[in-house]
Amino acid sequence: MTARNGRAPSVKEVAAAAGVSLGTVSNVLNRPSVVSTSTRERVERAMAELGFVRNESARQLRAGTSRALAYVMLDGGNPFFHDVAAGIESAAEDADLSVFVCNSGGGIEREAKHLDRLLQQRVQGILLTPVDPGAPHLAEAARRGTPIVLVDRAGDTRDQCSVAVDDVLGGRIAVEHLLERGHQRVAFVGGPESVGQVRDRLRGAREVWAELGRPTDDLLHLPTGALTVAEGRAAGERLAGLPARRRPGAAFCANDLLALGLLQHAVGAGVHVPGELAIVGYDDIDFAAAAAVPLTSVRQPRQELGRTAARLALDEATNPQHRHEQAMFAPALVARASTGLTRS
Amino acid sequence: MTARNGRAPSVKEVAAAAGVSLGTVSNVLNRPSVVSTSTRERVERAMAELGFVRNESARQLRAGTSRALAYVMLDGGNPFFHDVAAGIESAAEDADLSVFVCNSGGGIEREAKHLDRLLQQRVQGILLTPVDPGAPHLAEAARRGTPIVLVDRAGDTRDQCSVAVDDVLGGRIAVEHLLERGHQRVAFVGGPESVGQVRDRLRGAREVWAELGRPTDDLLHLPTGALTVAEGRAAGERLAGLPARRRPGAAFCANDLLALGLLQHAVGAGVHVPGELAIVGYDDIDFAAAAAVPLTSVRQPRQELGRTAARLALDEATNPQHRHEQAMFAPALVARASTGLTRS
DNA sequence: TTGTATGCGTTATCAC
DNA sequence: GTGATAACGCATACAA
Repeated sequence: MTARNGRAPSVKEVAAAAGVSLGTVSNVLNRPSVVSTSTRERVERAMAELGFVRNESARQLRAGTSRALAYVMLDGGNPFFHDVAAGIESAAEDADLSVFVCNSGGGIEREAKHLDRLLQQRVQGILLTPVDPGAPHLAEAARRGTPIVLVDRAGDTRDQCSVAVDDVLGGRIAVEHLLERGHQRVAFVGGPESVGQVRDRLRGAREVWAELGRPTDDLLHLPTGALTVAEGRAAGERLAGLPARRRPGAAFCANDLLALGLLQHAVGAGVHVPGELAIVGYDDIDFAAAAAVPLTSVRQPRQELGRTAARLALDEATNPQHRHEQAMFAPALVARASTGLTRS
Repeated sequence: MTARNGRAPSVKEVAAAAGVSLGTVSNVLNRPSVVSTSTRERVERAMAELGFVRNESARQLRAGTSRALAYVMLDGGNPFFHDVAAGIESAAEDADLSVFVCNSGGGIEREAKHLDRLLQQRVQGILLTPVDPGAPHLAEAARRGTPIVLVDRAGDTRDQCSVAVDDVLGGRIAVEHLLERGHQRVAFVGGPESVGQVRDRLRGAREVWAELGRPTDDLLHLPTGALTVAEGRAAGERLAGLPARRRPGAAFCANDLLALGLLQHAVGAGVHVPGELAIVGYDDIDFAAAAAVPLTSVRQPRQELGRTAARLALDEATNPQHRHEQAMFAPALVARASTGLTRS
């Protein structure tokens, strides 16, 4: 029976159809208990017949704030960020909020554009994994009053919330694991160093190496141009090209995508994993466990990261006594076949 | 200098600060050419100083429609859908629209909830890969006036837009490829059959099989409970358990996740791929090409699917002469090592 | 219990 | 070139 006159029916039309006033319809919507059963039923019937749908923009304009959160992820091609997003969504669902998921793809201008749009939407909070935590448009956006929470990156300053995982520690445990398994020469595969996560993981690796008095040259850095499978494959190529004497028997990759690429190259080239090359990835995305040779990886609490970020943003948005908080999680090593957990 | 009095400044406050009327500020925003340079600069300075940000809800209320599109995907854990989403986003970006990305996770009630929310948001159009194309809430939502486009599933009826890929054809070319490579016995791995995509791919496989007069029993159906890596692994287990005489030398999986799981099991069990077991996947997600044994897969034009869906929704939303359209793409086989493209 | 009036921030129409 | 004003749909304070 929906009257498709071109525009959706409003409370006013529902009121007319039900023979009540606009205010009563609004009451049915927002405080049903205050309306008598008979009129309420009449109104509800009218809403059903007209196909009434609340107009969220009007509610929002009236309320002054939206009922949405936003997440700007760094790389839509990396499942890690989708898992973080899932965590955010679960927290948002509990609070009955929508989530805008955006993807900067590592582009600073796309990030800025998304931020701008989200500010205009008056989202309750913006969670983002920044391209560059120091970029001016972040500080600028923060001054606009919308809570901004850094995800997977600790803020440089104490004047904003952030949730991160200790990447230096992650680098340490990855290398410690390889050392425990008796490896003498290790390659760190990852780049560019402009990415904070890469820098920190490398730093952790070097710290352990130095602390144990290993020769500096035995921790080789194989830089990559990006954190992708293709770059991992290319790194494998370069690794294979090294003279056997200098070639590391183990690789620690800055993320699982690189590790998967490296693994693919190894298998294709007939290099036995972990026998001739042990591999440790980072993030523990589902595809790491699903690889032909299941990947040892440094697990980050992906969903928890998202959930916590959402909670912090929400607190900042609604709690006047909010104190900025820098949450830091600890990564954990998940040992699998790629470093010799099982024979294969 | 941003005055953080708690609420964001409005055009009215900008007008006051610049010493002009509200209408002039609006003109600066929407038709700068009609404003004199000097006043425009004065207004712009005021906006910058106050940190003015347009309120999208107010614009939207005024305009009657939002500047957003939505995509409700079926399985957030499957990269295929994220690639579709990326296609949608690229089309949306061209039209200067935002995209809400939601995930039903295969749950009919979550899908319904998302639809409801999106209707309230007055999005320009809803693209979705339905849990069940025949579910009543879809028809219900369609009657609300918001364009709904089915993605990766052809509509049962002609009264709505849809974009899909010919899954029956996809099933055919997968099996034809295996037959060309000399396989006599093939397993179809996939389920549940309540999923239309699975049904159609299986049907295509059976069609070719019958047309070529192959013994029905030689096309074995290994049903799975879901389209996941874990289920693929489990199917591998069952496959390995078959007596050698009946065991197929090739498997066609209903999607790449299953294929990846199957591959993992094979490699772990020392089954040579493709020597002892050839594998064909479906979707050609990036991880298929990145597998240890690169997977042969049936490619769907994922991004194109998304882009087309977005275009159709937008046309339906804005063009009064809109005609519903059922776009159907053709899948293509991408042959790789898992069916013996290269020695390994 | 129900009805009336006001304002949220923006845009567009009309005088000036 | 600029300013006043109405309207979008809803929620609420207040009047009846």
